[in-house]
Amino acid sequence: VEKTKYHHGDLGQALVDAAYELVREGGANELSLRAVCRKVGVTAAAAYHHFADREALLRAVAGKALGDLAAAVRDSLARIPATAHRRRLVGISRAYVNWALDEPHLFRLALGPQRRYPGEPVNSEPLSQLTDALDALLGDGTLSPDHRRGAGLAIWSATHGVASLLSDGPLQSSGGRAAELRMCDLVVETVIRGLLRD
Amino acid sequence: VEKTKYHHGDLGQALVDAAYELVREGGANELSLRAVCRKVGVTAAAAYHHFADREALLRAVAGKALGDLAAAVRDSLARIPATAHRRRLVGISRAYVNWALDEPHLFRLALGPQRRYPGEPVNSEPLSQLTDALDALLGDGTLSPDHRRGAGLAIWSATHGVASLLSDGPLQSSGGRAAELRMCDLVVETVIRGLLRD
DNA sequence: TGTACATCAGTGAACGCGCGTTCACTGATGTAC
DNA sequence: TGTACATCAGTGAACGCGCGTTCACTGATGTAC
Repeated sequence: VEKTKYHHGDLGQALVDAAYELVREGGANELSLRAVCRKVGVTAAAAYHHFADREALLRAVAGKALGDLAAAVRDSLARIPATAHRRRLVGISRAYVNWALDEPHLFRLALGPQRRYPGEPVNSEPLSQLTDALDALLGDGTLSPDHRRGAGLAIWSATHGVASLLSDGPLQSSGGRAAELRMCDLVVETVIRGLLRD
Repeated sequence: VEKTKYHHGDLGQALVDAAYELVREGGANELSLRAVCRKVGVTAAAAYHHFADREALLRAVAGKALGDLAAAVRDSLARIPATAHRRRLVGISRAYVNWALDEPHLFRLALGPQRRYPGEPVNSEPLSQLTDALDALLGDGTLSPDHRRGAGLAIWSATHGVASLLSDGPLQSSGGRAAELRMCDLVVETVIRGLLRD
């Protein structure tokens, strides 16, 4: 993108990117529209050609953040054999927790208090990744059909719980990444054990 | 407390109470020192005789909120026979989730991003309630000692996860309280099953 | 291909706002004699 | 019991600030003829 242009080219995207970076560093609460525009090198009023207000920009950033979490999970799955169903399940949790620990502010924005409209397009990729992995476990007979129904929620809850407690919450900075991932494993293994065929 | 007094009596406590109520209604982000003082009927500057700054007041409110969660759990336990170990465990989760759903803003303040000093007095009552319940399960031979170590974290994570996802998060307003509590049960039952399994 | 003109995406100045915090002050309280 | 005085917990005014948003504007872009 050329610097000398009066018209920016894709200011909307540039604002989202800058805002994303600022949220990453300081959290959504500290995010000001003016700071974002300053960072992009543009007048504050210019933002209003692309977003209705500050909230709308924040919504866009939240969407991007959620997409990035999904991508992190996807990348991690790509490195685990498609047949290793159980390892894939654990891999999802680990990637989720890892991302939450790497990017606590983005994590809060994406999965904390929701800022969606009534008319809400939810990015359901994280959940569908889980769903697929569980269906695989079901398919090979490891997972009891009785437990399939609530399995997604159980694993998601447990994973989200460790992630929150460790990244931001009362268990913050609990002994380094290795220890944290061990906690993650421990929790998700317990849940999986509870889902297996008896 | 008399209204006509120049000196308030216990302004510190009154500020915490007012702030608590305002957070309850609007969340910690919207909380302003000035609004708290207005509510109490006192000049903004007066607050500085009791709290170093806005953050210090918020810390006090967070402490009170955490205490209230612990009390809710305690009350719920009081209504479940001391010998019904497993029901007591489920009861803890339900009370936790119920409180999170009743008071999403207070829940976020107490268990979301921590605002403690380096020199940190953590209220550990929620965790110790869990610990006691698990020890009971261990004592009567239901829970395998192998699983005792990670059991607290597993249940706390799962419980905290459902609570967050439902109260504030992407699963917000998922079909009414009864359905939400069923989800809670489902999740925690899965974890318990995983803890009991050999 | 060249020109007129509508549209679009910026500018820059201004608005009003409520906020956190500070300061010198004063009224009330309680203690020592 | 009464009074002097230090201490404490308020007041009220002021500070500087950055913010979100609006407005009339203007420079650049692209399309119709």
